[in-house]
Amino acid sequence: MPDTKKNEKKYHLILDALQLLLEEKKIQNISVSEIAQKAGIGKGSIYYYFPSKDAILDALIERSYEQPLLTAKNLAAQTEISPFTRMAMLFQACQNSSIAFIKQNDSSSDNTSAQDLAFLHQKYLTHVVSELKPALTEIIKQGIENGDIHFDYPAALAEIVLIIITVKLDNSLLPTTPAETDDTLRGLISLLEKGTEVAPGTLSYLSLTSYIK
Amino acid sequence: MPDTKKNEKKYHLILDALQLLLEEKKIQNISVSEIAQKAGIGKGSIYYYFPSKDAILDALIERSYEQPLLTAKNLAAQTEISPFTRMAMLFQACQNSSIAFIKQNDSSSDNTSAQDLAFLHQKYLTHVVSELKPALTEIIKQGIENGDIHFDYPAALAEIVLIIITVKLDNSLLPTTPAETDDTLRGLISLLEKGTEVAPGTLSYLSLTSYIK
DNA sequence: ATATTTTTCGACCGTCGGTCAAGTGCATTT
DNA sequence: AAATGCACTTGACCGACGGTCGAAAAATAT
Repeated sequence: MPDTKKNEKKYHLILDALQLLLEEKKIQNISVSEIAQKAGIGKGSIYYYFPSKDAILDALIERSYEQPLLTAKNLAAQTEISPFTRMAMLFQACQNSSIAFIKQNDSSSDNTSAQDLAFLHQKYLTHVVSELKPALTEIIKQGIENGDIHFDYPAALAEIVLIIITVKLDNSLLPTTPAETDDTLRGLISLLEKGTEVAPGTLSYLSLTSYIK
Repeated sequence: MPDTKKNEKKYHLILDALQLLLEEKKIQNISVSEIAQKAGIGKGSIYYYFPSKDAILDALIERSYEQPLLTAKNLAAQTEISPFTRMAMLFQACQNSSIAFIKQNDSSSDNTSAQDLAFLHQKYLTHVVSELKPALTEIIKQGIENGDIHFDYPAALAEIVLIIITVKLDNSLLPTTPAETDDTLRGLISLLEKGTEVAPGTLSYLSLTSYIK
């Protein structure tokens, strides 16, 4: 049973190795032996730290999200800052870690059927939405109480925004041109502003999100 | 090279076999030999009709969508029917084929990491959104011209609705309780009604979609 | 009847994810 | 100092899988 002592070293070594390999190959084409080799350890050791190959990927994605998740939770508590500012900060925090991590894949790997990336992207979607939803819901609720936002379903609103943002920014789930992505985001902003009765322009920071190339 | 003559017989036989197996197992646990056995043909023959295992799944999903897609395209042209009615019909058409096909998996298979289903679900999402978007956009555009809908981004609106509906109904992408799903859909309806300035209740048929258990 | 093409097939191959018994070093006990 | 126990490491090994192949059978043409 791995302790949380020096074992973390090897544990993260494995994660690092996978992350590196992910930059140049698809998961399906990365073998466990390969990960072991890159990490400089024996294949058997991998299974001392992880129960399966999938679990390594799970852990890597989870690790990639630790930081923005903490930020999100902190933001939810900062009631003195305007809800809109906090939302903007939250999305900002996400871009600096995880999304960059996803992006690497699309560009590098030869563009065979995007199918191979499905594992990665589904995990990504599931994670970001389910983990970020509570924090965003809280922020929205506070906005409603303040009278800044007018809407009856804060949790639903949070989920809708997260789903659209996530799906659209992860361009391999629904490959579109940058122009189309931009149109959808602008549409989302317009829909939100009209639907929640906030002043036009209040949510425009959302479209900045699309600039991550 | 398979002709499109009598070959279709075997071709569809293979697809049928996979569809049947999909009802009781996850794709990852279905071997090509198993498909062949179920179809009553030799394993080698599979590769006479399909280049790879993935291609079989692709073809099956595509086949599952032929019917609703036709319906959608027809609906887009039926300008004499109200846009709202046509939208309701469109979503109705989808439920009778593809969604049922997806649903089967979630219930039956033992709930190991949803990872295994990723292939299926990503394909599903990509397909339904990208194929249905043009038709739905067209319907919305007509609604805007009629003055029934007030919104500046018809394509974005179509995409947003499709993404949310698809992701939320495919409960294995973001597993939630039925109550939560319902809340999100109600929130979506409220957001749409307020955001597009249609009378409350006009879009309530969308939440019926969640009743497919 | 013969030649030619299309279709069928299962034995076979290389690879992969995962297991395991054997081993290595290190701290603690005796 | 020797023995014991324990956390950790390892690569040979296993069963299973996706995919290939050449040969045979079926269908078609001549």
